[in-house]
Amino acid sequence: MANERLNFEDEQVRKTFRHTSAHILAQAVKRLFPEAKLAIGPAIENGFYYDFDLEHKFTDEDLRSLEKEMEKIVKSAYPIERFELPREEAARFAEEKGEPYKAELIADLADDAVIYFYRQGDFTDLCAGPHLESTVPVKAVRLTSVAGAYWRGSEKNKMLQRIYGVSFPEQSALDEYLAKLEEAKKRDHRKIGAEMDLFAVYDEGPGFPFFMPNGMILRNELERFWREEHAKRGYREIKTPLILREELWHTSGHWEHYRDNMYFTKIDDNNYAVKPMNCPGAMLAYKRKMYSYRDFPIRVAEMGQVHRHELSGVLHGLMRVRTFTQDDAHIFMLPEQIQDEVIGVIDFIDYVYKIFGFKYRVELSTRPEIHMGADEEWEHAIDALKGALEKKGAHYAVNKGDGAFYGPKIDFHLEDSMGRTWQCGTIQLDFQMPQRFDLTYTGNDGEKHRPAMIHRVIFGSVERFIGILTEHFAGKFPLWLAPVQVRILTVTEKFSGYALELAEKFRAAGLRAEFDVRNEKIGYKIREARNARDSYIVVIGGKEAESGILPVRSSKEGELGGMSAADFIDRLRKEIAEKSI
RNA sequence: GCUGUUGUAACUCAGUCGGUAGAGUACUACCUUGGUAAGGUAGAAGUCACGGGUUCAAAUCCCGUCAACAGCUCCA
Repeated sequence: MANERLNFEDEQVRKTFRHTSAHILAQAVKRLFPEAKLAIGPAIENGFYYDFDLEHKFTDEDLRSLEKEMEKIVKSAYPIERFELPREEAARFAEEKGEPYKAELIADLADDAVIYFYRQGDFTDLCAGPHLESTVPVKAVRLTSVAGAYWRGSEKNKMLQRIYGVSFPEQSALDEYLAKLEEAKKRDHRKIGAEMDLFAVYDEGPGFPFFMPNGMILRNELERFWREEHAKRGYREIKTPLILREELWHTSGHWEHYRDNMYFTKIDDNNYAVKPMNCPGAMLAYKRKMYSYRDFPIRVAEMGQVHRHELSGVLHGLMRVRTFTQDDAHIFMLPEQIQDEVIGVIDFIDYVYKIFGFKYRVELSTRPEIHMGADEEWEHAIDALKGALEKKGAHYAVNKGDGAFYGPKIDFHLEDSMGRTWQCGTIQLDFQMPQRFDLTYTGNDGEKHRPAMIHRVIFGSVERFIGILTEHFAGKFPLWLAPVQVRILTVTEKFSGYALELAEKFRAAGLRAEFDVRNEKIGYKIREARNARDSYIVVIGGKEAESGILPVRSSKEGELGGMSAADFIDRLRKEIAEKSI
């Protein structure tokens, strides 16, 4: 492969390339830090990493020196050779080299396993491969960060130092990658959230975000949309309490399985828990009366605020928080209704994601080793989910054994404009809750039966969804969501009256209009309005006051030329009604 | 929670060897009344995250706590 052109479009080629890059990194580390012990170094989605056990803490300067050393290795054009050793010799080899982690890996291999090593110049590493034929093609490398990582991913093991890197066959591809990272940084919802005054998190409440007026506009618009669409699809909305007696959580099983993530409190000497999920409340709500099979399906939605004790180290803006709002719904139905209901939810999710221009990926997770419910129930349920997906012609991946212990599920991972994916929507069948809460209905045989139930979310978490939208649109939200839809700027104070009059007109037409009549230069006001990402800017002065023709500037399309106030209002109302993106 | 890094005005940051704090932006007042990305002058604003310690003296050195950031593990 040394002299061939690499087809970097090919997933397998990329993986091999990155894996070889990891070996070159390990070689460089061994040269500069001979006492470092090697752990593992695979290719990952965007690059590669290698884990090292070393007393000395890698610094940024070390990373730069390592990059230089890697460059030398690449220039040395070492051929990469594979050889195999029988297990005992392999073990001895690792021993001699003083590599305890490699020795542990070898010890775990099957007795009859063929054990491969790869050699490049002065460096040899235990590795299943494959690798490039030489170090030559790895032309552009950037070591991006160093972080702690547990040996074999278990917090019981020693923490190693993991060096992350990216590599490409050409410098230009690396530059492109770095530019993309810069762009992602600019779009970071935490940065835009502060700039646009959407939300904030304070030391007084880590993981408990505050929503500011502009952020509330986003929330309220999303919720309004959500309510309208649920009403159209036959859902009825409920609201259940945030705090309920501890006994409820014993019944639901959360006490047993989820206690470490829950918050507790006491009222009049009785123990209460803050809800980490909405289902137990929904189960109580179901049990308020008797049901007939004729009542099904029953679709019950809830914008439910939950609290979960997440580890301090995982908190991240709106993406990972300790309180969030699930756009939850529970659907109670007959077993033979499962497939149609799931189709309904799939259609619903598809409709919502398309409104925002999201592409998405679907995954079906099936029965895990440890599970409740009879095998035939699982089979029926999985068939229903599969049947629904197939009827929709959806492409989906199967995660075998990755379902919850209480039922199989379909997950929706949406892809934002930066190509990153986020798990948002999920449809989960649940055999457990109806049984634990002894939910029943009366069948046409007059007997009591157990209803089937699914829970599902579309946004997943309203907070996270807002974070994703912010990065997806880089703060330039579709008009229906934009905090400021139009801002009127005056050239001089003489036109303040006219500006107010116009703003009132826009507001009367249902638009979110603001005005800026401050004693500042027009260039300054425009700059501020653009930085605030206001959707439309209208500048008024003598010409406009006289003609009534407004010069309109869009944050997305630039100058649109002049139009009358009436035409402008029509245009905006249409854009809002169509939820254009 | 773990590893590493960081914490100075509302924001972004400077502050050398330990000698009691500075810039730009924003804010307030005044001047300026201007036409598509920053007009001028002045003013106010900080318990240097918090709590201990060392020292004649701590933003600076040491210990602890809290929080943020990048990862790990986990997850909507």
